Amino acid sequence: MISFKGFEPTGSSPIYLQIIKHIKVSAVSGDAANGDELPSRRSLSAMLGINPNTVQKAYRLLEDEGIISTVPGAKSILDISPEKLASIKIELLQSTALSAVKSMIEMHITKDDAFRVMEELWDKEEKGESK
Amino acid sequence: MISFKGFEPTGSSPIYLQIIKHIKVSAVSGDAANGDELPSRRSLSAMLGINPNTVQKAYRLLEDEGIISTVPGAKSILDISPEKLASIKIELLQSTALSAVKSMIEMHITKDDAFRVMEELWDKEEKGESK
DNA sequence: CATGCTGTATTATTCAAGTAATACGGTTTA
DNA sequence: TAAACCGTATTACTTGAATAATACAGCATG
Repeated sequence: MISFKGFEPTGSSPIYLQIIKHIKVSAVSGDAANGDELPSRRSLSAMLGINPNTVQKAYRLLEDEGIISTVPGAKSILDISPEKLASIKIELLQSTALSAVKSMIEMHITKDDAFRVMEELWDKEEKGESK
Repeated sequence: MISFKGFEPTGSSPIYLQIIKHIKVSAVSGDAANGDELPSRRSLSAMLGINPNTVQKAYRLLEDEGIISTVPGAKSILDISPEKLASIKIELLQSTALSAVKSMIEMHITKDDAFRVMEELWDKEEKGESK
């Protein structure tokens, strides 16, 4: 079962997008494996205190993307091809790393300076990661 | 005069935010210097084909932040303290670099892999920069 | 002085996105 | 069989943000 422990909708980002990202990150990071079950729409919505349709929206989009699979009468499961998994990894990277690079170049920052900053941020963040 | 040549509101991001960012980037990158004049609200709005109040909103927020200065009866000018300029630089970096780092750590990517990707993106982006 | 510019404030409108309410039909299981 | 779950579809509501319309007052310059 894909875990939503510690997951809680926060910030201004739409709940359904946070759910989608959580599942994508779980897959990419290896926290979830192919074939793992997802919570039912209703149970997850009850868990989060939101409307079932919000979860449904997330699951539907994930299914459209070919990331999860829903067999009628059974549970939804994680179901990604290796190629798709790789492309999601790239997509997640691009959505952040690429925009960071673009904006730093726009600011006329030298590559050396940029990477110095990035490395500092990395070390600081990694230290704060004690899940 | 701070240049808006080549500037055109694009994408889904609000126009007034794009104006704000353009001015901030101009300041940080060195394209604009302290004391440089900004286009009047009305002229810039005419230039962009938008409502003057949209420009006013951007200018007002910039003034609230202590980035520009408006003397009554004269033009608005760029007016930032060195400290403020440094803090904007950091702010712009954090808004992109930090979130990139966070998301890569979340994906369980190794630091080496991450920086390999970033470097690749950097070189590709820099090459495409022929302003 | 008068025309035309400036910045400012208040209010309205528009629009889209997110979320929720509700209902339908099917499957499992006790 | 009946209760409890499941996924799905349609529709409605709400809210907030972005932008625009309009009006007011001051300064500059011809």
